[in-house]
Amino acid sequence: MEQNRKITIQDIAEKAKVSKSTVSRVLTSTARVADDKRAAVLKAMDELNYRPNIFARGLASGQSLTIGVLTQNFGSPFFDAILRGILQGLNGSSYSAIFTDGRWQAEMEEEALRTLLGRQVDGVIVVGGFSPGATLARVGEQAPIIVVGRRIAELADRCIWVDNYQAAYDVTRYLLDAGHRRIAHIAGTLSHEDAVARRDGYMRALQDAGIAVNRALIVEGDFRSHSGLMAVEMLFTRGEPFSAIFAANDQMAVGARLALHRRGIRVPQDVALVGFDNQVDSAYMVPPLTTVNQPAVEMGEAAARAMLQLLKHQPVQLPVFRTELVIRESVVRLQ
Amino acid sequence: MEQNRKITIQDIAEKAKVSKSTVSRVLTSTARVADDKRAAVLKAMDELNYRPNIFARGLASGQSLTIGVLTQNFGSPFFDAILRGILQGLNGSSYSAIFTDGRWQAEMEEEALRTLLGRQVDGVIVVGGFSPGATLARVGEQAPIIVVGRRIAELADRCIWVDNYQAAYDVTRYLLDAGHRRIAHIAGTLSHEDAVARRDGYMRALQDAGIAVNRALIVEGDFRSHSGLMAVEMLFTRGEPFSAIFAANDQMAVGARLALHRRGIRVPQDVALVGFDNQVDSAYMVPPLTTVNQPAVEMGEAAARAMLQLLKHQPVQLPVFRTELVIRESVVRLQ
DNA sequence: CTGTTAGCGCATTCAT
DNA sequence: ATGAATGCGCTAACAG
Repeated sequence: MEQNRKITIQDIAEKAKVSKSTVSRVLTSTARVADDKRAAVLKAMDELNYRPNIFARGLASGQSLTIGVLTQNFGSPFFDAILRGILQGLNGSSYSAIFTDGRWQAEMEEEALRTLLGRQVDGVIVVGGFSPGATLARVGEQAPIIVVGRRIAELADRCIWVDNYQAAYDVTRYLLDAGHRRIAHIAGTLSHEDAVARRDGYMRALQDAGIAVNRALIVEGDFRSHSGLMAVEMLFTRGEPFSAIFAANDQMAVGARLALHRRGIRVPQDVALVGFDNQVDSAYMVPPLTTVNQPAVEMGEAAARAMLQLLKHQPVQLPVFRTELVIRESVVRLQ
Repeated sequence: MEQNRKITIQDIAEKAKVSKSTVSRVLTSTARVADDKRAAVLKAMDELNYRPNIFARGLASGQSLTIGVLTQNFGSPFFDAILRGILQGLNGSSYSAIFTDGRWQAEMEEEALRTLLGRQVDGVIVVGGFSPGATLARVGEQAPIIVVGRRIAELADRCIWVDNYQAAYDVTRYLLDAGHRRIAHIAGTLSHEDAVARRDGYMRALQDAGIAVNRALIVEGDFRSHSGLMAVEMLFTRGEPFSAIFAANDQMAVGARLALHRRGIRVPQDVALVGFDNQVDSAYMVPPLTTVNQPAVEMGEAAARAMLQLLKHQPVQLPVFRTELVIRESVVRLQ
C-alpha cells in the first residue's frame, strides 16, 4: 500500500549533505543558515517531496498548529457564517482549525472542549453555546481563548459579540415609528442570553414609548422555524390582537410567516414581520424580510485573527461589531 | 501560566505502581491486564486527570485518530447536513474530524487535500467538489477515502451518492402527471455533474412523454437563490410560456418563488414549483415547497461509519440511498 | 500477564 | 554557522 517509505528529515539531510539540525533550522527558520546549504536543503525537500511529520513536530515543540473551534449546530446559517469567517481568517497562516459540535448542550460542550484540549490545540475559539463562563475561563487558563457570539464577564477582553439588546431595541423602535402599537415578540430559547437580551430590548423600547408590556404578546420559541409557526398559533389562541411580530431570529420569522399565510393573513399589509440575523435567504422570502444583520463572517474572521495574535503573544484589540437594521418589504407603515 | 506540569503516562505508572507499558496497555486495550492493576491505573488516571498526548501517540503508533473532511461551502444547508451526519457517525469512536473547505474550486481543493494529508489524517472523506477523479484516486492510494455526494468512476466502491438522474426524472414525471406540459427547468452549475444529471433526467422524462425538449425553457443557474430569481426573469424575457418550474435545488426555487411573486404570479395556482434537496426551511416556504429529499444526514453518517470500517481493515458495504419526492403545496393539478 | 528496551521524527540545547 | 546529542510521551516488539 504505502510503497514509498516515509521520507524524513534524515533523508533530506543525507541528500543535502548536511546534518538533521540544519534541515530543522531551515524548516523552522529559527537560526541563520548559509545560503548554499539552505538551497541544497530546499532542493532536496522538493525532490523528495518532503512533508514534515506533524506529530513529531508537535511532540518536540509542544505546538500543534491547530486551533480548536467549539461550535453549536453546524446547520445554522448564522453559525456557519462565523465558521466560514474563521476559516478565512486562518487562511494563509500555518494553523488549521478542528471543529467540534456542542449541539447546544452544556454537557456535550464540556465533552467537546475536553477532546479539543486533549488534541493539544494551541488555542480555542468558542462560538456561542451555553457553557458557564467559569468553565470557559478555566479553559482560558490552559490555552488562549476567544469567544464569539457571546459576552462572558470572566473573559471580557476575549469576546466578540454584538449588542443584542440595543439591536432589539432598535427593531422595536422602528416598528413603533411605523405606527405599530401592538407588537408581538417571538423570543428564542430564554435560557440563552441572546434571547433574553433581545426580549429585554424589545420590552424596554415599548416602555420607553409609554406602552405597557403585554405578556400575552410574548411567546417563547426555540430559534427553529417550527417554533415560529407554533408561536403564532399560540398568539391567536391567546386572542390578543397584534399588528406586528418581531421574531428573535429569521428562522422563527419564516415559521411565523407560514402560520400567517395559513390563516390568510397578509404580510406586510395585515401584519408586519421582522426577524434577526439576516440569514442569506431572508432576502428571498415572500416578501423579503426586514431583519437585523449581524456581521457573522467578519466576526469569525476577527476571531481567527485575534487568535493568531494571541498565539504570537501579541496584544489583541478586539474590533467592535455593529448590527444593522436591514429594511426590506415585510413591514409597512400602519395607516 | 501552566503551573501544573503535564502529567504523563510515567506519572500514572508510578502512582499505580506498574510499568509504563501496563498503563499503555489499559490505554489502548491491546492486551489483557490484570483486573486489579487495571483498576489502579484507571484510578490514578482519574485522580491525576490524565490526558494522553495525542502527538506522542500519533508519532509512536503512526495513527492520528483524525479523519480529514474536505467539503465545499460550509453555508449550504445540504452540505451542512452531511457534515452533521459525519460528526454523528464518528461520535463514540476515538476519531475526530478535521474540516477544510474547498470552496468549489479545484485548486483550493487540491490545496486542502494537501494540508489534510500533511496533517497525517488516517482517512479522508470528500464531500462533493470538483476535483478530478484521478486526483482523488491518487489520494486514495495514500489513505482510505470515502466520497459522498458524488459518483466517481475510479472510486466506484467508495462513493455514497443518490441517483440524481432518476430523481429528476421522477419529479418531471410527477409534473407531467399533474397535467403540466410546459415545464421549465432551472439547472445548477452545469460544470457540476449533479446539475447535468438532474437536467438530463428532466429532459428524458419529457421525451418519454412524447414532449420535445424546448431549450428556451431551460436556464442555467449556479445553485444559489439569486440565480433562481434571475432564471425566472430570463424565462420571461424569452417569452416562452410555462406552467411549472423544476429547480435543481431548493435555494434556486426560493429565488424563483420571489421572482414570481414580484410579477404577481401565484404559486401554485398560476405556476407550479418544485425544488431539490429538501432543505429544512423548504417546509416553511409560502407555500411549502414540493421537493426531493436527499437523506443528507444519513449519507454523512454512513460515510463516517464506512470510514471507521476501512480503518479497521474491514470490508465496507456502502448502503444505497434513495431520494424521495416530498409532496407539499407548491404544485397543483392543472385543470 | 507484565516489565524492559527501542525507537517514532523532529526541535533544541550544547558544543564547536 | 553547524553538527552531535538529548528528549518530547507514547507504542510496540521483545523477553520473561
